[in-house]
Amino acid sequence: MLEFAILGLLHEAPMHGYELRKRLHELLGAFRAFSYGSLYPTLRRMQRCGLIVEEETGGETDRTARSWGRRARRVYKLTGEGKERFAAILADAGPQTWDDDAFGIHMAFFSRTPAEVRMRILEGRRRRVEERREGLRAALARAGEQIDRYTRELHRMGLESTEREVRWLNELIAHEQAEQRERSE
Amino acid sequence: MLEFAILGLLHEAPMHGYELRKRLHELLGAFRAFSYGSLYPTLRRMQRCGLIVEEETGGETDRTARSWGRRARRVYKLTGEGKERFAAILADAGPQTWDDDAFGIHMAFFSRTPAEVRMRILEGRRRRVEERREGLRAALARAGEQIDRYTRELHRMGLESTEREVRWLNELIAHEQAEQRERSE
DNA sequence: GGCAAATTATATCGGCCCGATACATCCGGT
DNA sequence: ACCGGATGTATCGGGCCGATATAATTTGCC
Repeated sequence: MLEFAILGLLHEAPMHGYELRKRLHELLGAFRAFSYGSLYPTLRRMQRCGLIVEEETGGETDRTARSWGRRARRVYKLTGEGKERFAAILADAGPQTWDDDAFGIHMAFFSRTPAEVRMRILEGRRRRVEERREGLRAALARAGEQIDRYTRELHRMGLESTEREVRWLNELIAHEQAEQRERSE
Repeated sequence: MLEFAILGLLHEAPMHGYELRKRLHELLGAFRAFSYGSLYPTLRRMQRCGLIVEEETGGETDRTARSWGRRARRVYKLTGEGKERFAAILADAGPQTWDDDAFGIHMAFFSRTPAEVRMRILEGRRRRVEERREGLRAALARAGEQIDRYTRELHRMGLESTEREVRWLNELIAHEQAEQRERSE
């Protein structure tokens, strides 16, 4: 997931780790916060795999101006392979795209995602959330009254959240369909 | 976290891994699903640490009846140390207890948690969620109209969820306070 | 009675990610 | 002149996941 997000952000501009993390925060709105303990090793791995390369700025393009020498910053940029990889993930709508984390990140890049892939991700996510909702409904019904008060409260809250998310997804899907109809006119 | 949950469940009765996982599902209502890839290694580790021991049933107490010999089941039960550990975690209300996963699991054991610890966990969680909420509000305000439609939709949904959770927590806290007042009368 | 499918049951492996921790620099305020 | 807070990179141990393998037992069906 982190790899995917990094790939997406580096499409905007070359960046170093610290900046990447801030943009990551903005993009994902703190609903998902990657730590440096993931970020830096991931950057390393991606470099090793040839998805990104370290930019060798002689010093003149350094955004912070006053760049004289003391620069411990590693600025990374995408390689062709990195771009391909990003496009490949964007085109994917498999089951892994509907779990909590992955879904949010995929959605953050929806404007660059093909319309029919967006649709399949949205629908897959809805199915996934509906399953969770049914599980919670069953648990609440099964346990009835004799269940622990706090556990029931927890399940009630979970059920409400899933119900809201399904409604939200329905609206998004409807919007997508409307757009599709417009396009085909 | 898994360790905590296992400790809590084994207080009810000795159990083997598979059963433990089912009870885990019931308890957490699929808002959190631990995999076998976590469960079995954790069980091992806990045994190594002396928190649980493998029950050496000669065969007669095997719940499935018809137990003649072919039993590949490892039934675990708590040790004194295990019980102490559980009590220690129950009595804790530190920052780690307010992140998403931990909070839910702690709450699932609230009926065995001291009232003032419950209170501190609830309030800590509220503070945590409020922070997230403010982050999302800021992001939405900052970006205004020029932000990507999908990202905004994601943030909007996140904001709504955090607002609801804060309201929910307020109710729970009010309920706790009412109980506290009752008790002190 | 017999066979396939689902359930019960345990286990390992590679890999992602987190929290804690450690450094070092640069800038603004006092 | 100094200090705190942001900037910036990095590692380590550990928790958890998904995929995968294996095998016995139960259940459903013909």
